Amino acid sequence: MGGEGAGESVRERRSHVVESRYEKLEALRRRGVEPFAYSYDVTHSTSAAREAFEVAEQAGTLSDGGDGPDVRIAGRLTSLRGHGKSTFADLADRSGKIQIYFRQNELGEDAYGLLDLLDPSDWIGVEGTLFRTRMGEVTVRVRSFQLLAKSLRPLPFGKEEVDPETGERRVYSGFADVEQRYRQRYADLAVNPDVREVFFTRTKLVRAIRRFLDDLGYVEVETPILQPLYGGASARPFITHHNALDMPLYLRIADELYLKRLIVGGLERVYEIGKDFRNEGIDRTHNPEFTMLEFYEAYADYENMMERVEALLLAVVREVTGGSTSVTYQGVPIEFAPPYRRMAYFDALREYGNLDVRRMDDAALRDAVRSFAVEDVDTMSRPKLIDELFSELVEPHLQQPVFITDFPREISPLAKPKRGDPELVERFELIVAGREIANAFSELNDPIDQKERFLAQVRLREQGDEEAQTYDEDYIRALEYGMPPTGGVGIGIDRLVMLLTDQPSIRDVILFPTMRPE
RNA sequence: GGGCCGGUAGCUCAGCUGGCAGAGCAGCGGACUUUUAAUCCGAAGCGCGUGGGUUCGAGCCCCACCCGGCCCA
Repeated sequence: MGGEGAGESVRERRSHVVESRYEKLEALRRRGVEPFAYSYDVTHSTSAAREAFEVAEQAGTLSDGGDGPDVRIAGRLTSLRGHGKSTFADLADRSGKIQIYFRQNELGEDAYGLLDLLDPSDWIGVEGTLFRTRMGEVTVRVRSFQLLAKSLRPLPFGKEEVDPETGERRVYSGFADVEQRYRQRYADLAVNPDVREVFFTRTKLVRAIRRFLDDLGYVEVETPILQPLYGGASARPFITHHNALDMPLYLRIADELYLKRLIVGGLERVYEIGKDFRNEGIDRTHNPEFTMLEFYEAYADYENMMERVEALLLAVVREVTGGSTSVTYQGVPIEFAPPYRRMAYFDALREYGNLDVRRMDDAALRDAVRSFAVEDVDTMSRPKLIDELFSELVEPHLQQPVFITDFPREISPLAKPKRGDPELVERFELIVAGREIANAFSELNDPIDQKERFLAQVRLREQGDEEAQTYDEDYIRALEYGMPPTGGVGIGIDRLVMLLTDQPSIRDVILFPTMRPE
């Protein structure tokens, strides 16, 4: 489905490296070899094959000649080392790689001659017998092989050497250009096993979350991504248009309001893992589309949800690390064994910022914010100023998991007032490694209060706050039917994956991060 | 949005105060039936991100722009 005429210009620009592969493709066809096969029966992965040999070796069931079992394996050629009438190659699949060995007198002249038309990056299937070479490497002696897909463009495989003295791994060349790695993730994944590992870990993490919540009787649901009103967070949306209805629709910035409608509907425990979209800048911790977990539980308050979050993270960290309760993030050891420290928002500002913000007037706050030169200081509301101070002065100090609790009411329009201090709300954020990982409330279930909070947001919007929330009449109607006391949590999955895979950029945990077109 | 850094062969990168554009790996031809960055011999391959400008001469200097990274907002 390429653009018209693209083929010709691409043809013009073919490098000699690519050109020679097209020539080999034609040569294969001339010899009656179909370069793009339909299927191949595989009996072993490369790692299972190696294991099968080692098992036979230890059981003493190798043949007199030292041969192990027969296998059929498939994968990508990563290296070809021809020696005239014999050839060694490496075949890589998802599980790793294994050496394969072709001999002319085993394959026959015709079949052996086809090796001249193979290249690194080609997909092949091989059938043969496992043995161990003089150099001690478990290898498949190939009896027959089939080309599964000709690669017309070489992958930039790195060369890797283990220093025999220090045991240090050195990588030669390879695929390092980060821009191209993000744009051509297929090549990145094909070439860099570490990258594959990150995404396998990501899947493992999400699976652990589902298992944890499922076991607690949570129901996984799907709520609208296209929404007539957007809400549940403070952010600017992506706007699109529905032609048949001739109306604007927004890509959701959060799942929150729909999930709480389901609590009104009596589902009691619900969660959703899905993409949210926020129309804001891109940096190390922000991608315009990102994955969010939200879960809501009837009859729970934010204290209960803190325990849930502690237990959830413990389970996830154990799963991902294979049993440990800690990880190292960018050189900093992080311990996830609960309980986590709890600190009130204003106490944290006092402790780390040495500021008693509740006693400061707006001008003093403004000056404090200005001292680290934030734009638009003059138009910021008081709560926004305080939140700037929090981000700047407090968050960077919080490396170990800590629950920051009891936020100002104004910046939390969906949270219940704190018992005993109505200026605050029952809300917490979990901060780890200086970053917000989770955000949670005792959910506001008083429709009258909620209506007032929405109206306050509308006033902020009228004053130019583009991130203020919108008035959602249907949501108020839902609350009027009655929502039980409910605890709710949102967890940014990408950031959690970053933490648990020690990746410095959110782009390293998103398969296809948002990029400008080339 | 601002600052800094980067974009040179398929990949990873050199390229001095402006003077014929390079290396390693990959690829191509040849030798080689236990190699593993295979080795040996040989011959190729670069519109230097794009567009202007300065200059006898620009990969290098100047301007604008495109794409990316890091830091700041």
